[in-house]
Amino acid sequence: MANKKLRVRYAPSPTGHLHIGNARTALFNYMYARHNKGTFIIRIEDTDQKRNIADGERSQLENLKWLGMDWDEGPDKPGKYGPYRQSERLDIYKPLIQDLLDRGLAYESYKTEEELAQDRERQLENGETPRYEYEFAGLTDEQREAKIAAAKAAGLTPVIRFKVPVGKVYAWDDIVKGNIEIGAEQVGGDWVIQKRDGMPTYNFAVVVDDHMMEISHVLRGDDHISNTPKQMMIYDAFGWDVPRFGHMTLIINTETGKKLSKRDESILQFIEQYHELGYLPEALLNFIVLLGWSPVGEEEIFSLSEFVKMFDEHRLSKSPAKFDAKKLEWVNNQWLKKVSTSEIFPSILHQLVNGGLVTKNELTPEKLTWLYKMTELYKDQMSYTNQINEFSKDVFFDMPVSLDEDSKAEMADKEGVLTVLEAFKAEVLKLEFFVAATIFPAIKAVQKETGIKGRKLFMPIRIAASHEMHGPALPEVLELLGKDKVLTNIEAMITELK
RNA sequence: GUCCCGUUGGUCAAGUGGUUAAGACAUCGCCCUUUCACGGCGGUAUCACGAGUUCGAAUCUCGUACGGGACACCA
Repeated sequence: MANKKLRVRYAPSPTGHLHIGNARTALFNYMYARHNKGTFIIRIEDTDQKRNIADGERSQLENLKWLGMDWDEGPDKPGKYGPYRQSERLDIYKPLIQDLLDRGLAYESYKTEEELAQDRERQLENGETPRYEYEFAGLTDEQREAKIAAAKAAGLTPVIRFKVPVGKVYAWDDIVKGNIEIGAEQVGGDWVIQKRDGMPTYNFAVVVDDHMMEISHVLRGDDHISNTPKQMMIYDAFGWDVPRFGHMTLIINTETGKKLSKRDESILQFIEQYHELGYLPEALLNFIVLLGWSPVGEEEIFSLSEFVKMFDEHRLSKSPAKFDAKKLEWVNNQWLKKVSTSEIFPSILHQLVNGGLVTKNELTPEKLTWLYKMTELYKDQMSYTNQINEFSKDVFFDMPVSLDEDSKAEMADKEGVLTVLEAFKAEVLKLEFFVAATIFPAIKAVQKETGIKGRKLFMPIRIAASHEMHGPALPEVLELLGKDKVLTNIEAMITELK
């Protein structure tokens, strides 16, 4: 049932490039919105000035677009709920925080980070749960005022903490996990809503923004479950309606068993890295969606628009999934086979140039045609376009001078090999056009002439011409190698064997 | 340590009280084939454990174990 008012957002912080986990969150929100003809919003959560990196926002948005997503409102697409960067919304947060202060629901806190760290250390030593201990506990009003005055005199700027209600239980019906209940005492004490630098904290700003932007559903990683009660406190404090929450499982690193973290390097973490290796956006997204969500039938290869059509938030998995790079390769291979050569050709060229197999200067129309044909030979077996380099290098670009042991063994029958090569050479010399369609009959003519067939026929020609035992279909390989090179190599081999 | 969530083959997973427990990746075998791949066919392999509820439990309840997440002036 379509909900016309469904508004969801993806709210990245510009602290780096687009991570697989974040891309997944974005994707699910996108599908949720589009499936329900709702609105998809991008909001930049940049309240941590220390962690923001230059270009982070641009990179995030570019990668989202590359994956095929678009949005209705965002920093680059102002709507009536803007601005869409938290750093530009300070005027909105300030009065609300003041209001909380005025109503006694929040207070200024002077406890320093050093003191907090000490508290924490002591609590952990005693086997207690780390938490903020109320700094004015047991103090009379006068004593409290004196303590505050002393802190101010010492030049301390306070943070503002929200007073956690005592004894309340926060419960919600989670879209993916069902009923969840967390007690107020579980959040670790009065928590900071405004940092010393005047910036609101995430747990405060996210509530204000989600409310002001009329976000109806919040789909996010389940690492946010324990933030949810804090956020509900703020909704309560202002008397705002709480959106529907859905907490999706995290992606786990197969190596470490932990959630994918930007820091661990055992696996490629960023969308850009896959882009660079020559994964198709369709494939990457296809794979990511299948991690934690499943379609109804048995089919697994789908486009974004097909996913949008089928999306059903009830099919979101409750348990974490490991990232299986092998399956990703398979999915990408499926897509490489599915799309046309011309669609992947730019990527192939990019890889060949980067891999040093061709230079931009040599890309004449003739060379491009040749490379295009070569691409077609390898298209169906590549997992990602970067593999064009390893697949094609030895045969077409950097032919080994001498044969490896297996090839030599294959050529052990000198007499037979010579018979084939000399017959083939004669056939080739007769050819007016040296293309696969004429080469294959030439090989067949050799077979007829010499009575040698099968492996004994094809291998000598392949090895003599390409110095390799393996490769795509022989006639095509020979065509691309070109008549001159094929003849030169065959003659050289004949000489060598004699 | 405390709280929250989870647990179907090596991996992703379908499944909502009665199924021979789908399918996919990986793996192994066979076929196709001049080779490598691609493709086709087939095999191995799964309900964490223990109690209950029930005529019947992968499915419901409780406990245990294990895994993950959170516990910041990060988001």
